[in-house]
Amino acid sequence: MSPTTADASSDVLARLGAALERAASALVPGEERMPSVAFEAPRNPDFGDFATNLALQLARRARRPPQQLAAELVERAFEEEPSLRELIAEATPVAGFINIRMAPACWQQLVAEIVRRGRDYGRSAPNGTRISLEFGSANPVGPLVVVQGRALSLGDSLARAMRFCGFDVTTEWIVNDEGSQLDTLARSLHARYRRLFDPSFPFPEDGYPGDYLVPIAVRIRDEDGARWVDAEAAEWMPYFGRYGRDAIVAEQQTTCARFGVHFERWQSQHDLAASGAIEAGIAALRARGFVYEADGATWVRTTEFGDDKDRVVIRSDGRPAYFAADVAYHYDKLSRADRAILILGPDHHGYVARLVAIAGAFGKPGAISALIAQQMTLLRDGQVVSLSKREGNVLALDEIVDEVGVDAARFFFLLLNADTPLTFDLTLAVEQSSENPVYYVQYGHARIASIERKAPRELLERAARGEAVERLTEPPELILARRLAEFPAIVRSVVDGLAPNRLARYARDVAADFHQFYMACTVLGDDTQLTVARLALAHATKIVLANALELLGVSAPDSMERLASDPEARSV
RNA sequence: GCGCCCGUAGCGUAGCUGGAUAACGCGCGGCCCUCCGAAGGCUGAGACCGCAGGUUCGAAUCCUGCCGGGCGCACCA
Repeated sequence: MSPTTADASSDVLARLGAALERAASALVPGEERMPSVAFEAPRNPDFGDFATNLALQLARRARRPPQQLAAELVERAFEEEPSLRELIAEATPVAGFINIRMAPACWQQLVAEIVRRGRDYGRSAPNGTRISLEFGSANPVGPLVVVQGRALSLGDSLARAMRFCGFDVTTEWIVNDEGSQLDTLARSLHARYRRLFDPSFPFPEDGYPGDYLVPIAVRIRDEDGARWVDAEAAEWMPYFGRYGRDAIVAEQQTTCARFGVHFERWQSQHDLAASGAIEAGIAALRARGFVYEADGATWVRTTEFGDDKDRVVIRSDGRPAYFAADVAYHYDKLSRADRAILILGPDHHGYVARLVAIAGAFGKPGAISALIAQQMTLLRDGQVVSLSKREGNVLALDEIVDEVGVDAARFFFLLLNADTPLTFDLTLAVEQSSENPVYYVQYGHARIASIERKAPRELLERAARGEAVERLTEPPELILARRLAEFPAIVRSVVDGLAPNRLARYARDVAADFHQFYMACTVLGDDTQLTVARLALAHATKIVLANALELLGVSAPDSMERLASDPEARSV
């Protein structure tokens, strides 16, 4: 069942719901609270636009057959609220359900409303809730890879959808620049640097393979010459670590920007630790009684909040454990946001419980939630592409974008639920790009733009005012209008369920309904009024498609020609 | 051993805050361009929703136990 409480129909449904509730309390007296009346869209269109199972729920208490009860509820509700008869075509009791079919006037008015509101259709006013959304974060030791592309797509779309729904969102990226991996980076970069002077200089066994450090090493040589060749490790280690981190973070930022993703905060873990946030976070937990000492270490009682085992924050050698950074960062996040959401890679799902527990320990249960972006498998020429970092044949996100383009990549990543492992067939995406679902949706948008280019300006203006919408009476027209009505509820469900894939599928549904309408109904015809009405419907569709694509981070082109040649040209 | 995720048509998936004939794409079989863009539309075949119990008027959906696949279980980051 898709959640189809449409904007235009919602006030109608609200009034009907209230009337049904009054009818129910009159027909089924009792102390117990009445179940609230919920409407849903039946999947079978024969059952109407909406249905409610109120009678089924009340049947037992009323000790009456649901079908009979449903019939009486309907009759009584219309007596309570006679004005509903104009906007509701039918309210029929069937098998205990009450099936409701809206009058065409309901959908016609919706089209006029969408056209008048324009790109604000579906948008909610600011609600004052602050959300911290962390995603994508990769260690600053190498280029972003495909898995991060998935997390970036998910996180960015969620951020867009949340803002559209009125949330105050801060997107954050944590730069994990503490610990041994930064040392490894420093040694790897230093080796690249030394090899510029002496090609036989050994590369560390546990160093980061791949050539991406070479240009950075060259830059250091250009700036400092041979200054670091004979330097002591204690001298060059911090320099190469910091230099490498900065250079790689800058590259990661470039990749994100190219991918259409913007972060408000790039939080260095090193800076966070230096600011005393770790001590502050632990102190807060201690004040609430969830910190204790054992075996020379300092622990947090995360088991109190559903974790498998308690976690060490300060190790017996006095250094903070990695978990301390989580405590610090989330203490910080929850001081400036009501809710913190993070999207993690598949290898981190073991951390979710302890992260969620932090919120509980801070006295804000439920304030932290985590979503796992499941793993991806890449296929090229029917072969699985190995993504092992060890072997150095990582496939950078930039390379994927080069191959298939940002639009196709993002849409592809978003089409599946985050929980579902994803197989991305690069060969298919490149060679048969015309069959990629993203083009189907974009084509719908381009088709409408094309119609509007051909339409007389005067008729477009009348359509933009929502004139003549009462001429929309054909089934394909009403089906499309009803689909457009779902948009606000779909965006809300994306936010509630942290599931941007619903938006991607919805966009496809809209495009499908439009293509069918387009085939069945000529927009630019001899009947001026009808043309105006259909232009209004087409324009409303264009608005919804543009909004949906925008929330997905995919472009909404007015013409497909340019796009078609683009990835082709680059892939050669 | 413990925990998390996944098991729905040949393939890939949606539906999972319980509802009426299980949906979409690809693939396979038929059709539709004197007509606003065929990157489109119409139509056919194809599923005992992993298995077995339970809760319910009603279960793909909730609970329990199995089976199969993936991943994680450090005073590492």
